[in-house]
Amino acid sequence: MMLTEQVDRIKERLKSKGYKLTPQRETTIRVLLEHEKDHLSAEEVFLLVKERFPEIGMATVYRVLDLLNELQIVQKVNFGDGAARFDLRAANSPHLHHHLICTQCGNVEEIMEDWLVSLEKRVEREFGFTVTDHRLDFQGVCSSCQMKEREKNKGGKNCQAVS
Amino acid sequence: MMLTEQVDRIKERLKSKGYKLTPQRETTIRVLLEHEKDHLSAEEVFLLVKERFPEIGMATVYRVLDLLNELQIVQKVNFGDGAARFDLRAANSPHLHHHLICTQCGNVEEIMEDWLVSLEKRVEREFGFTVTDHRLDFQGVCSSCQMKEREKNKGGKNCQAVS
DNA sequence: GTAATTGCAAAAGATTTGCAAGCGA
DNA sequence: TCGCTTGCAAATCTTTTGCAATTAC
Repeated sequence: MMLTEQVDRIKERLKSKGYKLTPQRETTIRVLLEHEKDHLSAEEVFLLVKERFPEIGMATVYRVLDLLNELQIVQKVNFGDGAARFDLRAANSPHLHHHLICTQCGNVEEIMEDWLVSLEKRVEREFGFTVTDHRLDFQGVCSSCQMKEREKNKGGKNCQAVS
Repeated sequence: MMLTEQVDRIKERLKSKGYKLTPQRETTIRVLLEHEKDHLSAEEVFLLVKERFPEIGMATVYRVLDLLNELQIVQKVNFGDGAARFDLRAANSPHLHHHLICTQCGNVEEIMEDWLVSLEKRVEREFGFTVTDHRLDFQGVCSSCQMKEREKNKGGKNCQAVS
């Protein structure tokens, strides 16, 4: 889908709920769409928006992000560093992506498929709990960090870990 | 398992890593064990510990919780309200419990089984990502809130939602 | 005895709020 | 025009840090 198309769709959503289309809101939405893969923090969004709209204030960015979160356009997530991050929800899927969080390099990879359909049914069946959303994150070591590790240990030393 | 037994086990773990057994640490551990189901925030832990050990300071509680988190005795989680919460890890299972978070009443129920074994294998296989831990939360409406909802709507009105 | 640990107070971040001015519909 | 929005600064809330005094081993 084209960027403009996505922007328009979100603008439509705002309008339909009676919210005004201000340049601050539009710029923030564009920044989020252009950094879809990045899990930006509020401050990062602020800095990026400020590049194009220098008068904007931090508080406005927080308010826009809050609004988009309420409208389910973004999802606020917390990976454990001090700050909340914002994940754009896919236009078609109502669910948050799954994440692979590398504890060595801090990189976050996304799994866009929904792997939880059958588990949601199980929750419904066993707990009588109606699922509206879910969150699945894996922590561990990504393939490129594993490669670096192997690289570092090469040389046939075949060493054992000692405490 | 008895409480004292669990406390001893954790004390052993501290000692083996060269940490000292202070009354502040012991009291904090006891409080966490006695509120295993509660997902306490740092402040809540602080207040509970303060009841038995009034001289303790907030900073100490944060430091103890950090330490227990590092030793994998508790797991720091963030459900999206402003503050981090602490979940005791089961003595046998290395993984964090799954959670059913009710968006109506805010209650958090735990699933103690590990439902993710096969998905972890898939992550390993498809992404070359070695999983060390995971997190699975479902948001939705719990059975008792659904019941309250039904109760409220009874009387055969059979109404439709209007915006 | 000595290094780890603590309590306090201050600092640091992240986020929210009050309010007068500005702007979109 | 009118009420929603904004920018700023101050306030709030959570968490961290520096440091001298204390304590477990």
